[in-house]
Formats: sequence, structure tokens, C-alpha cells
Amino acid sequence: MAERKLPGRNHDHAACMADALRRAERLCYERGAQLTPIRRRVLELIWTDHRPYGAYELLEKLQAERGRVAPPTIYRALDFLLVHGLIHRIESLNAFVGCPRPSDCSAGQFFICDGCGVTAEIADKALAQRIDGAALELGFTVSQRIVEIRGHCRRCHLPEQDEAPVL
Amino acid sequence: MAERKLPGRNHDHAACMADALRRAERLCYERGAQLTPIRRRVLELIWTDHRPYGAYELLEKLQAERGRVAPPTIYRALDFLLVHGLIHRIESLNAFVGCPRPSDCSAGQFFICDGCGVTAEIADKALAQRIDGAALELGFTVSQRIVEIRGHCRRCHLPEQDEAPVL
DNA sequence: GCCGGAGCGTTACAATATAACATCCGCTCT
DNA sequence: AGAGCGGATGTTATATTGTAACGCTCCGGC
Ligand SMILES: [Zn+2]
Ligand SMILES: [Zn+2]
Ligand SMILES: [Zn+2]
Ligand SMILES: [Zn+2]
Repeated sequence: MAERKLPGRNHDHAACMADALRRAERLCYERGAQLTPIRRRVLELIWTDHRPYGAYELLEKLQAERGRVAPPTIYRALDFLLVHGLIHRIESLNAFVGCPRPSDCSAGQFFICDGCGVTAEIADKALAQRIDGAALELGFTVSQRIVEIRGHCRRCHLPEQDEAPVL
Repeated sequence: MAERKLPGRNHDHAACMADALRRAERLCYERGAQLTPIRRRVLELIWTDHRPYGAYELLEKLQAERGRVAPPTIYRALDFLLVHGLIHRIESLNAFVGCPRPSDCSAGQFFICDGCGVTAEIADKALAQRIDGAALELGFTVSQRIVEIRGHCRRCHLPEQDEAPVL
């Protein structure tokens, strides 16, 4: 079932982000991976809130702090964070979101609000299994399950006006 | 359950494609939509086989037949075909694949072979419902379900060498 | 005839992503 | 110490994907 929720009114995001950074440091330490200043800072920027950030959005923020930074710098940091499961790529947005559970995130599913951008990751094992079952029937070997559910969170659930998404 | 299969050894693709074109013509006729020569040709190109085609790949083919064609031409045709459900966009590939069931494809799920590119669309209602159930728990209103399963079809199911995907 | 909308041509550009090569720095081996 | 190596980053240029904006044509209704 749903194992995580959309961050609500009383969400302590400062703590949420601090936790995420601590988990990242720990995980990198355990793996002997280097969470360098740039990589760490990109991860922090992504954890600014719970919405996906585009590479060039992150690039601008990094440039604001450090002067000229070229695209490869960002993409390399993102690659590192992706490889270690610290972030996920949202394919339908070309954007990246922090993973709240880097150690066990092989079966994540994303709910993305097209109003405010807030994105929740859940890990519904039964859903993943149902997908694997369908794959089996097809004789298909699964290597990656991309599940991105677009819609509106409770706060943004209005009579569907056209919107300029905050994304 | 799985309602469609990966096209097998005895798949008569000429007939498969002819059917798809007939369905498209019929559906456009019923809706008073114009399946113009360009739109029809783009649809045919997409149905060349069962793998997703990128916009610029289609553009090149169209240019080969008609001389200079600019990107907006392709994207406009793709928009039309998408709006009418005749094709789907594969977000994780920035590419487009024909819909085998244009009249009833709100809940499609895609299995995409990273070896040969072959893509199968199934319509597992229970899977869609499970997603909607999780959404309900989150207080989330679903508008689009993106389910793209990457992996290997039976024919391409080898001991996982690195590959230059045909995609 | 005139208008209005759909379709398409054309130009320019925006947004996203990568290739290729250079530099730096810390480490190990000798 | 000096050579050599690998990982991280800097730098430049370019590839790939997608849109904005404007104008022309055709066709059907009035
Ligand atoms: Zn938070
Ligand atoms: Zn929202
Ligand atoms: Zn076929
Ligand atoms: Zn295959």
C-alpha cells in the first residue's frame, strides 16, 4: 500500500531535508562513494521541496552561487545521485526528485501534482508484482518499472482550470 | 490481464498495419476529424513496426519523400494523432508508438524491449484500479497514468550485455 | 464576395542532454 | 621524490528534442 504521503500542512521540511542529507551521507560512506561538495549541494537543491527540478533549473541555482557552471557539471552530479538511488528521474517531466528511501527504492511509483508540483513516491509491492505478472505472461524480462501518475493533490484539486504548472 | 502480446514469429504485420490504418480512418470519420495525407503518412510511418519512433526520425523519413519539412509539421501531426488516441507517447524514450486500440486506450501500459525496441501495450484494468486505489489513499485525483516497463522481450533475453538499443 | 477556421509552410529559437578533451588532485608503486 | 593512475571537475562545442510566432491557402457558410 501507500507507504508515504503527500507532505501535509504540518510537514517539518527542515527536518525532512536534514534526514535526507544524513541518509545520503551514510549511504555514500557505506559504499565508499564520494558525496563531494557539488554532489551534496545538488542534492540539497533538489530537496528544497518535494517537487521535481529540471537540470537547467538546478544549473541556474548553482551558477548563482558559484559563477560559471556548465551543463556537464550538473548532469554528472545527477548521474551520480541517480546511480546511488538518492534521486529519481521523472521521465514525463525531464526532472529529478529526491528519493525518501534510497536503500530500498527499486519499486517506486510517483504521484505528481500538475498544480503545485508536489510529488509523492510510494512503494506498492503488490502493484509491482502485478506488473511483473503481466510481464511474465508476455515473456518479458523487467529491468525497470516507470510508474508516473499525473493529476492533482488534495490542495490543488479544483474544478480543473487550465494552469501554468509551477513545475 | 494482458490483452495484447508481443508480436511473434508468425505476426502478419502487413495486415496489422492495414487494420490500424482502417481503424484510424474510421475513427476520424466518426469524429469528423481530418486524417490528412501528412497525418496519415506519419501514422503509417509509426506503424512501420512495433517500436517507438522519435519525432526527428519521422521527420527524416518524411523529408526523404517530400523535400524540406520542418519540425512543426511533424509535431502538429503527432499532436493530432495523440489527441485522437491513435498513437501514444513513450515518455522514457521521447518517442511515439501506434495504439492498437484507439477507441479504448485510457489505461494503457507499455512493455518496451531495450534490445529490439518492440513495444507492447496492454490494458490491465486491475492494475489501473490498484493505482487509483493508492491515489485515493493519498487524496490524489488522477488525470493520467504513465506506466512504462523497460526490459527485454523473449527474443532479446540474453545475459544482459551492454547494448546499443535499436531505438 | 467576404469571413473564419483548419491545415500547413517557414523562420527562428528554447529546452534538454552529451561528446570530447583538458586539468587537477590525491593515491600508490617504485 | 618522481612516475603513473583513476576519479572528479572544468571547458568548449554540439546534438537532440520541442515551440513560438507569423503568414498563406483553401474551403465552406453567409
Ligand atoms: Zn519534506
Ligand atoms: Zn498540488
Ligand atoms: Zn504488427
Ligand atoms: Zn526485443
